[in-house]
Amino acid sequence: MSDLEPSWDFYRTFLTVMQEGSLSAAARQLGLTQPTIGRHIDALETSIGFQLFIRTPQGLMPTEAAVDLKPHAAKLASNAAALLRAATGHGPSSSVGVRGTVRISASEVIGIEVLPPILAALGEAQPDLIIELSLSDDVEDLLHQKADIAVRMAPPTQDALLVQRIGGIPIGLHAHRCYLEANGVPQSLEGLREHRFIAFDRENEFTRSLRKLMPFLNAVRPVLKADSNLAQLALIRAGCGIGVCQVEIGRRDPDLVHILQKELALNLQTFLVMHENLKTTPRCRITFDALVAGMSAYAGK
Amino acid sequence: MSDLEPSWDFYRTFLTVMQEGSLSAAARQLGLTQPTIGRHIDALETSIGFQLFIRTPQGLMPTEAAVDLKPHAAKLASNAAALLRAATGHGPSSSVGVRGTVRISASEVIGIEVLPPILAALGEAQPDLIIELSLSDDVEDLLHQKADIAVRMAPPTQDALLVQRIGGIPIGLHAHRCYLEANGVPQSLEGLREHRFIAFDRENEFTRSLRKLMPFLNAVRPVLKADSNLAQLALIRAGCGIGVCQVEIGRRDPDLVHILQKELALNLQTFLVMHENLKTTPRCRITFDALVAGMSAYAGK
DNA sequence: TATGGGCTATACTAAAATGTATGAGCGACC
DNA sequence: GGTCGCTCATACATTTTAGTATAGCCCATA
Repeated sequence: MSDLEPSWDFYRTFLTVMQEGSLSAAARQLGLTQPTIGRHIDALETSIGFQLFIRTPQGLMPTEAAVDLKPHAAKLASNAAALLRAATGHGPSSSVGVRGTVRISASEVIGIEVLPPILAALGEAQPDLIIELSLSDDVEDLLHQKADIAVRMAPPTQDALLVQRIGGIPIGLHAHRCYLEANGVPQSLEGLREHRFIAFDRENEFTRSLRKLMPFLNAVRPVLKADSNLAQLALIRAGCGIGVCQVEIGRRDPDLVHILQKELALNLQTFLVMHENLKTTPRCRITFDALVAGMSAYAGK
Repeated sequence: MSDLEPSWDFYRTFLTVMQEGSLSAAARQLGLTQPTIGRHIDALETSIGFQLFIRTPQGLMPTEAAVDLKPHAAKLASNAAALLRAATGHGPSSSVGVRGTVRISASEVIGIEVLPPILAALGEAQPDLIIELSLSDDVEDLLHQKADIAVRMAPPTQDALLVQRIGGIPIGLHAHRCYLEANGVPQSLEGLREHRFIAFDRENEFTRSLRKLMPFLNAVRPVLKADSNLAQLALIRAGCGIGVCQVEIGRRDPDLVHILQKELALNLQTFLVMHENLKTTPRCRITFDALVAGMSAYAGK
């Protein structure tokens, strides 16, 4: 093993190869060429003294060691991205407000149905502010600095985080007007059994708590399953059946009908979370405050 | 600003320049040359679009932006080191036991007076295990993965950490035999005022809790101050006066006398801490267990 | 069986990064 | 005042690295 520390760029190459699965794909991703990527991996393997990939004509197969090292490399990538994001806040400003990039993590539904108007107003007030939206349900975004601010539906467990409780976002059963005209409006929860129900594909924390609150759901035979809340919403809008979505989203769409309002009324607890380190960073603070205000107004309706 | 991501090596160069204070010093540190370092900084500045350093003939003066970016770069360096440490565990093994590098953070006194015999026995049993000792009182070592295992004198507040309480290490007042022969043995805490007392240079959490427990210490006029516990110990051993050290260390040295045993008996609470992620890593687990056993035996005496 | 598209590995060439040598400025010290 | 130490900046030669082109392998598909 060489005693020289390998180039940090090799770690980036290694991570990309792990993500893409082949030297050629990694080369495309990084804007380099396949021989270069191959040389980087060769150099890294020589440097650390053991093999990272088994070469096959179909691509590369990572060794056990490579799998172990991947999370470290991923953390490096997060750090590098965070550094670059922080750097965008220091350039020469073209106006009076804050500048720089803030990365927000949120669920798909929140990011697509709720945040856009809030972010539009924020962008109006802060023209030099760049917002990155990362839509996924990953919980560990903030820990690894994959995002600066996160919208969460569960209280965060980690400390050293600045947490602002937004309040409950009401959710309920919805269906398209046309669907109800064709299939009738259920008058009770038991009546749902006669309908096409849109449910979750995979179980997660949310669905489990939902089942605990509404045991009758176990009896409902779901005829449509979708993993993404966004897809569920699209299915509801397309008149495929009855499903669960945020009440406020239903109100905005004149074709959606909120059914069994009294029988099923739930609140989705919502939190805004930010690294404590960032609370003194103007662009993050301003974005955080704008999100608190916007989300609170949304939840209060 | 260029839209290409800068080389990660530039971040390493940037950090080294921040730490060393000049291009030339950073070049020596990294085994490169001063023009290369200068070009790296130039390229990084071009890439992010603003200046990081103001060049002066005495060296470089970091801009505010550079100060902001430094912690990000430091985190990058910690994680790169952690990756490299993890990599050492995968090479071809020359024997049956575990292999790889484990980095231990501890205070100077613990690291020099207590750990060596424990680590010697561990090294005997695990010849391929490489131990790195990082001796300082920094608290945030584990958070940034600057170490794998830490010996702490205060209960850690962060979660996601595996904590093992060791018990109290007794500490007490000590002096060299010769000093006591020349200056007499104090018969009470008040009598300490007549003696040369070795105290802490700067206040920290430990000294504050010490003062709270023993208010009379405020009245004692310290004639010798040292920031490092290790230096204090050396002063005690050299017969400079009376100071505080671990009872077990005093017992091992036939020339040290433990005075006012009944009047002053304190226990230093001790904890072993490790990242939860590492508990399944054999080399870390084995080292952790060896430290728990060794430290418990030490504290139990 | 033939063919197209995916992959890696290898020569060879072009570009980019590094090292060397040197100049110039500032401060400490004799 | 001169000299030595340190610093950064610049011009030039060299080495290193990346890109290009090509060959060989495997698999899917017509």
